[in-house]
Amino acid sequence: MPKFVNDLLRTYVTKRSAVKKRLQEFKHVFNESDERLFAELCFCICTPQSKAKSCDLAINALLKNNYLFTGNAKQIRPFMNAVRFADNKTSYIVEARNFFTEGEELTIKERITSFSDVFKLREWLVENVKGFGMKEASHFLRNIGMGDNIAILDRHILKNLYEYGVIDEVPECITKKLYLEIEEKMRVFSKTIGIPLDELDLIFWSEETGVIFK
DNA sequence: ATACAGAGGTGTTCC
DNA sequence: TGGAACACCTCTGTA
Repeated sequence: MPKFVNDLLRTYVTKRSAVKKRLQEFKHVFNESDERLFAELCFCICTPQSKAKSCDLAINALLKNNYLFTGNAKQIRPFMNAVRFADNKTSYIVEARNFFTEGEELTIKERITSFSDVFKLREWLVENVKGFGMKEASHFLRNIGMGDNIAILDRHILKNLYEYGVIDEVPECITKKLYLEIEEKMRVFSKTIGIPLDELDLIFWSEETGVIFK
């Protein structure tokens, strides 16, 4: 069923302040510790085809017992039961920890800030973090407050873009090239209707899931 | 109770 | 070499 921009703008009026508040919280994450950033990275490794809430619970449990930073795959795995593809994602978490550890220290912020723009940074994340494609790399960047000018093209967002006529169809599979094309279309759409890209994502997502989460 | 759709996709392989 | 096809794999909510 097609949707109308007027309804979207009406929704925006009611949700705008909550959305802006949530985005501000994401901005603050970047000023926190490397451990906090790593926890967010692991959350994003977990989310594909899984429930965001289940992933959040799993990561919080792993933070509480410190296994996220010190546990091996065998120790981490039991906390991932509610996460889909748990064996794979457990491996990805351990690999990511190794990748971002220099000596005994996690160094994420330092390596992230060395990039001139967010698009190059995203490319680098896609190439170096197993479990990160374009969507999850974007998700991570948004969740640490760097998502101003990028789109998180998951099934909900694509469905909405289709329903608002921004794209002609919801693609079966999405290549990097197609991702960038659709992202640009969403960017133009957001500018046209006057809802910032990052706010539009949260509006769409909350429309589909009923909540503003992460 | 049993069935079934849906969960913020990505890695690997093969051509 | 860019891109299809397939593998990964299980919990949860709803009818």
